[in-house]
Amino acid sequence: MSPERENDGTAPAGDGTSPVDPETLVHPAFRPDPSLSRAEMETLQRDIAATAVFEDDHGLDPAAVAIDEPADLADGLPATRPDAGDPDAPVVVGIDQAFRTTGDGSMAEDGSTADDGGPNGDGTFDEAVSAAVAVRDGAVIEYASAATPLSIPYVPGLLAFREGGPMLAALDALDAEPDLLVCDGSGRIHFREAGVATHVGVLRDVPSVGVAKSLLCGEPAASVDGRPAGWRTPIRADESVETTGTVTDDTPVLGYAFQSRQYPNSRRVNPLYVSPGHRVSPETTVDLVEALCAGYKLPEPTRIADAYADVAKREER
DNA sequence: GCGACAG
DNA sequence: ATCTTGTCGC
Repeated sequence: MSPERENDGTAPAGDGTSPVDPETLVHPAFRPDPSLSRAEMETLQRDIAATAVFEDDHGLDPAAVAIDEPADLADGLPATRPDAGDPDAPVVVGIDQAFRTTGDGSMAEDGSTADDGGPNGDGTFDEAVSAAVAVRDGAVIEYASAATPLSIPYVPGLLAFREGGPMLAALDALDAEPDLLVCDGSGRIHFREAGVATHVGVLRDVPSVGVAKSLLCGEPAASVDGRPAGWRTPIRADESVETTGTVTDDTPVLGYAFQSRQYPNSRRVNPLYVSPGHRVSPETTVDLVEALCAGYKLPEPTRIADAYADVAKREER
């Protein structure tokens, strides 16, 4: 049983608008429109941060979403097992993106290939292939993906405007109802406390957490070097976080550096930087991510979505 | 002016 | 993120 493609990826666009179904958004006005000006994007993020809930407002118990056995990604993606495990367990959806350049490469000439979204000038264009994997009680119950043309370049702090649309498109293609969204990237650990995990979580009013492999901003309370698995330390806002006036003792905890995996006597593994997206507290965010990890650096939903995105980007048409 | 900066 | 095999280190 191979992953099903719920979406043919044919993109409408042409006006810089993401092919997202407004019906699925609780806050349509917060849609990550790539055509907005930078100032408008930042204003939108401040509004989203003001709407976001960085406290526990869900019925999730880390133990209920815990995954013990890591998926075997050696020979292909894990098969969907809709009838495996507890049918009443929470549905955790991992989302990740892969990128590719598509197009017939005709009308060549200048050969300029900028990674700035829109036509590359040589007949090709870049697009994001977003993959969503729904996991329940450790078993994959559904895969869904969507291909979306990229219209703007990656700008630190504005990631949601480049990849938020693709992510939402993949969620639209998913039949399962997420009880928790695990996004690639930051949530509250963001200059305006509205990273992509927060953006997507607020848009659909679903509990969400952000899992990043590197730190966008903020300061770890302790050095993160060479820590044992399970170790964690708070990430507090620094001066780059505009919602913070002066950095003091009561500076808010934006998230945590979490050592999900570590080798006994080998090369060092960098920690994960996790933060609340929406409706989850910083502390519970770490507990949930820890429960979702099954021996590898990345939590299983993210790890599987990562593998699926890689497969989908070369199959999707 | 330089540094720093999720994917 | 992406181009990519073996290889260095513990």
